[in-house]
Amino acid sequence: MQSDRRRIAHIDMDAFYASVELLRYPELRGQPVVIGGGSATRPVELPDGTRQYFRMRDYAGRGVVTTSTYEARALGVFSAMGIMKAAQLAPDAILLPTDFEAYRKYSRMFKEAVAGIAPQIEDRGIDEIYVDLSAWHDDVEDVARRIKEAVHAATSLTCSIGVAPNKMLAKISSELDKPNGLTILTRDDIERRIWPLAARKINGIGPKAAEKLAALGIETVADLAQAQPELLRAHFGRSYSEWLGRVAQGIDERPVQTYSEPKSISRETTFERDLHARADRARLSEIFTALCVRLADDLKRKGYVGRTIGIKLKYADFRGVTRDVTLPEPTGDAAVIRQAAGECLKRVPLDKKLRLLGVRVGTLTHKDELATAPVAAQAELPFS
DNA sequence: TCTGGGGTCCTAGGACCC
DNA sequence: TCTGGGGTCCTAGGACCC
Repeated sequence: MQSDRRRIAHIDMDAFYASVELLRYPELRGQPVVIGGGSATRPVELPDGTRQYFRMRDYAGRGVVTTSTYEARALGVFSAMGIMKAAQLAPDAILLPTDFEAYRKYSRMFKEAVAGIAPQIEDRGIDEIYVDLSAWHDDVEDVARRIKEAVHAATSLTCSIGVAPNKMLAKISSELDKPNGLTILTRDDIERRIWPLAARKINGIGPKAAEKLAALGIETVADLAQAQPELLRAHFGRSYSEWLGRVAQGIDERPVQTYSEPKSISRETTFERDLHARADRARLSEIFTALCVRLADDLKRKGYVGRTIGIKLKYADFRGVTRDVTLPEPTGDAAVIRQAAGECLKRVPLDKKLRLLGVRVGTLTHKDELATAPVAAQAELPFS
């Protein structure tokens, strides 16, 4: 496939979690609604059949906004913002608990609806996918409209689609006309539609890189496209600077990957209040063990075992450290994970209060591919 | 009482091996 | 007797994404 002839769609569900909640609570449509609370923020069904909703101003805790409706965004409330901070901007907005089970269900429904039309799908998380439409002879706008209709028929939800010659441009395009948008972008549109955008809009340029670019006077994609390669090279290293140069020109050859094996599986939790390794030893130990048990459950359910056991912790000052250890044999056993993770924990300073603890298993293999232990192993031992 | 939880990829140094 | 040179594995940290 000649690379410029590719037709890649990026499909992004509109305000996904919030939109799923609005299906359940249709009377909230048109209001600022924020998703991200714990179970304490669940609406209360009153005897008269109405519901009493939790207001942002009544929230106390360490949660963050996972999604908000467009009405809430208009008040300045965005994903990843602390709920306490968001409550100052929108004290009367309604806060709902996150219900991942429901979102996963709708995620499956939307992906199946797309797969019914175009099966070359790359999963990019719960609410977005890439689809390779290169083989389609039909008009791509037509195909994209059919996909939108199929998604809506299956879920009652809207999505936004960008179609472009590669994934990076498709991803940006799907945002250009949100919500319920459809943008078809060709090479000839790059200068007019992509170059004026902030460099930060490119997937892979995050807050740190954007800040460094701004310090060099590079704000937009056009600035980046016209930057001297030597300047970028001097500030970002060879690999990343060359990538910056390519994406600014709209070049991205990554294929749509219809399958990938997981590399690691983890569980972590932020405590309701900061805990101290000594003063709160029993509580910490309890939480630590529970994380290992949940992780072992995840591994079992997904059919994996892993050799690298790691921990992650965050101190009250938000600095984080990780430690890991690689075992001779893979495991999926909670007690083995707990033991190895406990050894990792001993290698970390525990003089300050902690706010988060996590456990991870990496270097995964499929459980059923596990080689059986050699029967004669004992006979091979020297001096036995 | 700012700042979740689940991931991926990259870099870089040291160990170890041939 | 101015110190090769690859290759892989392990570990730690960090940027980034949804």
